[in-house]
Amino acid sequence: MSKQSTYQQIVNAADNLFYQNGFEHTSFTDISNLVSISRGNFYHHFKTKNDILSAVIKARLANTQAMLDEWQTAEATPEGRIKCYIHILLTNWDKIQHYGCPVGTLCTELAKLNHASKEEATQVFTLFRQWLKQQFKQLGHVDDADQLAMHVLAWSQGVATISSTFQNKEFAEQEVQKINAWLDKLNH
Amino acid sequence: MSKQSTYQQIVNAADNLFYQNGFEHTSFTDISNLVSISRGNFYHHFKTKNDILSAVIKARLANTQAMLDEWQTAEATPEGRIKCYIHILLTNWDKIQHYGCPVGTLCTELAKLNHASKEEATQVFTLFRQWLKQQFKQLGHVDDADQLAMHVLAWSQGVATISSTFQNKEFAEQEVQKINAWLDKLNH
DNA sequence: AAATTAATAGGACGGCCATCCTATTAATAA
DNA sequence: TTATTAATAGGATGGCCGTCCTATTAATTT
Repeated sequence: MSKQSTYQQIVNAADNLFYQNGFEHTSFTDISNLVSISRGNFYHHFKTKNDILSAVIKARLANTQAMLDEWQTAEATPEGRIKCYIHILLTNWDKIQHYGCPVGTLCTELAKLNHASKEEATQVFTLFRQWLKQQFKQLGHVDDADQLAMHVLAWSQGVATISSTFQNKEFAEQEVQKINAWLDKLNH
Repeated sequence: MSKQSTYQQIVNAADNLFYQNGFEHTSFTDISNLVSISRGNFYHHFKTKNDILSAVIKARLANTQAMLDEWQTAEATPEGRIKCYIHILLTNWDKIQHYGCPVGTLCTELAKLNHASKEEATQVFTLFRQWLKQQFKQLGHVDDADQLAMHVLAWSQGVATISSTFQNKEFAEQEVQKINAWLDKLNH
């Protein structure tokens, strides 16, 4: 693995810190400490904190799209693809347990801050929403594809928040089973 | 309506500001401006910001308990009571639309801040959880009462987050219908 | 009425933060 | 090789924040 550019290192560090400690609670000092560069050097790459946030969101959008594309080719059926989405709750459990859903928690924080980038952050949700909608359409649920996509989105949000708050992995596993059964039943 | 004590005014103002703008984003100046008292006077009532947070959480616990008690007497059946809980999503839609679920968003924020009061905040969820569990037990679901309570909790969290993020009341209404149908079916 | 306590006001302090500025070094282009 | 640009370092600035301190006024008690 070759060394990343300073720019990429900053974005990665900010990405993790925003996720783990929140956007507002993360300072320039925190990021520069993690990347081991000086605070002054920072401003050669990003003019403002909001610029970093935008870069982080753009990176998340790209990563999300890449993941969806991968699922699209790796899984033969729409059911299988939707189950990939459902399963990330357990795959990323260690992080979700501590910090919740990276998409939902950022959207919620930016909404409360009334931050200029809040719509930008929502785009990550939109990516999942449209992709899920497409899968449900392919399953023949043409009329309510979007509603079903939103349902799955809300399901994962709720389970992430509650199982994280109560530190309860068992509940997350039970809910994954439930939603998988629901999905199977949907396609009888 | 008689005038509230300064103490109560501070707690109420802090409660609203913590909900609307987040705990960290709310400053002493914000609160004292809203209550129209000086910053100095503040410290006669609360020594630290954490003390205010604790007082706000205690107030929320009391208000929640009062609401649950009211439902308990107002509604004759456990189904009716659970539907009261489900319905607050629509009752409080105007606020949820802008600021999400007051319980979930505070728990999430305090978890990211690794704040000393995060467990205290979770207690509000626990109040709902145990109350819902009791209702499901009375419906005859003795073995999985807690799991069902958690399911309803997660449902409301997810719908609040997603419908708020997408500013979509219609989706919230659809989901309320769905969960009501699920509840009816559960009791065949 | 006098003494004591509660409530309020507002300035002061030290810390952290985002941002800016300038100087120095490394890399690249001419 | 020289000129120019990119990258880095670190101090300076001004603002806000939580907290503290002291003085003044209102309320209560003796």
